[in-house]
Amino acid sequence: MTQAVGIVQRALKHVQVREHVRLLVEGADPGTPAPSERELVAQFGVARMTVRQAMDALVVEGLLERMPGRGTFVARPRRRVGALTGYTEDMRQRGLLPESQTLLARREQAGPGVARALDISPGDAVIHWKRLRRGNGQLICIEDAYLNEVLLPGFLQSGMPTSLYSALEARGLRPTWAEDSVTSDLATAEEADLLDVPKASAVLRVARRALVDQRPVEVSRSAYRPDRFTMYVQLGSNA
Amino acid sequence: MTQAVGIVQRALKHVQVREHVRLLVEGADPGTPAPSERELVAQFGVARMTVRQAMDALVVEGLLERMPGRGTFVARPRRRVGALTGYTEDMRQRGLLPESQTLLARREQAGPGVARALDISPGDAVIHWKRLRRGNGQLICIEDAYLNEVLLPGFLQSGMPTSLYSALEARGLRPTWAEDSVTSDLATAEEADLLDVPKASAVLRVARRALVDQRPVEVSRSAYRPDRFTMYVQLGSNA
DNA sequence: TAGTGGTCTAGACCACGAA
DNA sequence: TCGTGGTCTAGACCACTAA
Repeated sequence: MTQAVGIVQRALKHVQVREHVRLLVEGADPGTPAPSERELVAQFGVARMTVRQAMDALVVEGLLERMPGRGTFVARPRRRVGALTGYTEDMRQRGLLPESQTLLARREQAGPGVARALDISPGDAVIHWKRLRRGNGQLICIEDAYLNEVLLPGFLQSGMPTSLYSALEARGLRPTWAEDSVTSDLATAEEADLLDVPKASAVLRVARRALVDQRPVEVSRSAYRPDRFTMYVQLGSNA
Repeated sequence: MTQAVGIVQRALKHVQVREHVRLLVEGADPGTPAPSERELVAQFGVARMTVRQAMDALVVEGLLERMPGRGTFVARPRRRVGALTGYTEDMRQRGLLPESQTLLARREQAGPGVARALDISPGDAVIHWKRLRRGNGQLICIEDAYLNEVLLPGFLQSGMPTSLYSALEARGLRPTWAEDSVTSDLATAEEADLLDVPKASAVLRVARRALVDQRPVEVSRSAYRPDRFTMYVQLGSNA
């Protein structure tokens, strides 16, 4: 690349060192030693503080791990904290075959609660999609979702997909983050019927509000059979 | 505290500076200026790199924000993704006064399940701590925790704290991440009695396994009153 | 122009781990 | 013992912001 020289930033030394090391260790097995700090000092003709600045960034990033007295090594990949998936992906991660049966799919006018959650005005068009969901053929949950129709023109006409999140992704609207509210409750008569559980059974209720950047795309309420579904949450940042 | 000098670590300068600044800015409104780096250099008689190391930590932590050419300021709180807190902090974040009543606190031998979760051998010593927990005086949950006794010598004798996580933090054992399993169930007779709910009420069950780096410190099972407690989970990338 | 953070130097001593 | 990362010094020049 010889073009665009004018745009190229002056190459900061710690960035040079950082990217050099990144190329060296990226994809390497956890435990592989990285060059020692003093090696890099010699190699780049730079002060040790500069090398440390470069390595610090990679450590914070989670790529490297320091072991005092021993050296610096490729870290084992960090656990993903709070991956954001929909039901379909969640089931697949559990090794179950996801299935869905649409109970209702239509255009509606948003009520006040849904409007607030979607950050639109009451009466604006929303897509209401209610499904009975299975894993390996067994009833797992009822999901009742509302989508912002403005963001999804022609969604209902395009034939409903199995995975909402895949469909959103295809439109560049894959949620980037979400808030779940989780609680417990007794099943309603309708829920008990649909989920095929005795009346007065406990269900796990999850209300989700999913956003793309700052724009709410989906709000949903799900009722899970607790005997067949446990929600896993990973918390924390490091390690 | 003049005792236990032998245990006190040599006070690292960058830690001194960091904690000094933390006290200055903690709780301050976003945008409040922090002391400039050169001010701190003069005040503590240390090199600027040392001050930068201290400030770097607070920036990574999300407490401060640098603005080149202008200064360093209190950052607006980041959207916390999956913050890892114990009950006490959780209640405080909700604006409720946390209270606890110890139902049981004793040394026990680990059963097979607890041993596996804590990554110790069955029969090894654990601290079993069962509490009834309130928020603003109202019954919220029953928490049944097991701690690895080896990591917490003299814990039971030192007088039980209100906040387990604060106590762990004071010993350098603040959990860095945790796995929660969340489900729904009907209350047992004992739970219904303790939580003062009708029999056959639904409760929210949360099983937690909390680790410091790779070492499990705490495993617990909690049963929440769903009418007074909703669990909030934030998922996905930052923002 | 004065002050800020961003980068960088060329050393130093320490505690720790492995041989 | 030797090499590692952890800490620390006492400066320096730069680009940027605000007065």
